[in-house]
Parts: sequence; structure tokens; C-alpha cells
Amino acid sequence: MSFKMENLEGPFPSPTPLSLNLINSLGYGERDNGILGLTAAAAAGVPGHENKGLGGTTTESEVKIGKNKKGENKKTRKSRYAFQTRSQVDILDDGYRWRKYGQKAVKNNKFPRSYYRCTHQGCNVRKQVQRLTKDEGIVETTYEGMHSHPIQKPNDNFENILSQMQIYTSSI
DNA sequence: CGCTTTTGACCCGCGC
DNA sequence: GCGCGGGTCAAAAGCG
Repeated sequence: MSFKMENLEGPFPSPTPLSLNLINSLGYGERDNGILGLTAAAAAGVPGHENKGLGGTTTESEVKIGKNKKGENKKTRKSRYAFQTRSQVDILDDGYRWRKYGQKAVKNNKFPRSYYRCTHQGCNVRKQVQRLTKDEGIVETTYEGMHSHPIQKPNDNFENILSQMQIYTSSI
């Protein structure tokens, strides 16, 4: 498996190109080449990635809970990590169930950004998917939080990857 | 029939 | 204080 996180020193320090057979293993038929070039370096100094939204906030950030009804005001530090994926389809099914809860147009980008949330009970993992204007063949997916439940789809490959991601992010 | 998507409104932080 | 950009809610529509 080629997703070696332990080689990295910091949160995505270098745009190491990783080969990952994501979509192929999921049975999506729409992609042209099938193989994705996965670049785990959305914000780690990648030139041309100066987008304000996802660009600067990639690996880790404090997310303040703005609107909550309970009035709890703790800032939750969530590790958030993004990666770019070469794909023709926005929906990269990684094996979890996602429910879309929002979609917003982004400035400097003609494509909207979609917000998803894990539908598992008690699992507050969110992800957002944004396609880059620059390269419309690149989809940038940002994960926020970690799943604390088993995956629901037969997808050994990505389960492994996510496991490593979780180990990695929990040590931040 | 239950769940997901859609979509506009609302909310919040921040800069001016 | 206001406007803007970004994130979330929630009602209604849509779909299997």
C-alpha cells in the first residue's frame, strides 16, 4: 500500500505524489484514467494554491463552534486535513455514509463547494468537497474529525488509509 | 415510507 | 455598524 504517512514529518510537509487506486476500487465507471494522483499537500506550500478558504486552513485549525444551541463555547480543536484528488467525479465514496448538508459557491471559483456529514450516530465527521477552478480535473476533499466506527463498505484499501490517517492525526 | 438532496435563509466572524 | 465571505439549518422536494 502506497500511502505511507510515516514518511511524513509534519502535516503534509511536501507534496509527495501518491498513487492511489481509489475510484477504481470502488467501482466508479466515470473516470477517464481510473487512477488518481493523490496529492496530500493542499496547503503545505503548494504553489498556486492560494485559495483563502481551503488553502490556508488545511492540516490543523481551531474550529470555533459558531452556532450552537446549547451555548457551549468551547473551541474545539479539530484536526483537519485535505488532499487533492484527480477525478472527474466529485463524489469520492470512501466507504462511509455521507449526508450532504450544504452547498455554497466559493469566490474565485466557479464551482460550488459541498458539505457532507457522516450519518453515523455520534460521528461528527465532516468533509467538504471542492473542485478547483484552475484544474477542473482536481477535486479537493477536506476531512474534519475522525471516524470512531467501522467502515460500512467493503473497501479495504481505503480503510487502511483512513486508519493510518487517524493514527496520524491523533498524535497531533 | 424513510432517508437524502436541494436550496434559501440565517448566523457568525472579520475587515473596513 | 455594515457588508461580505463562509458555514450551517431546516423545510420541502426527490428518490429508491
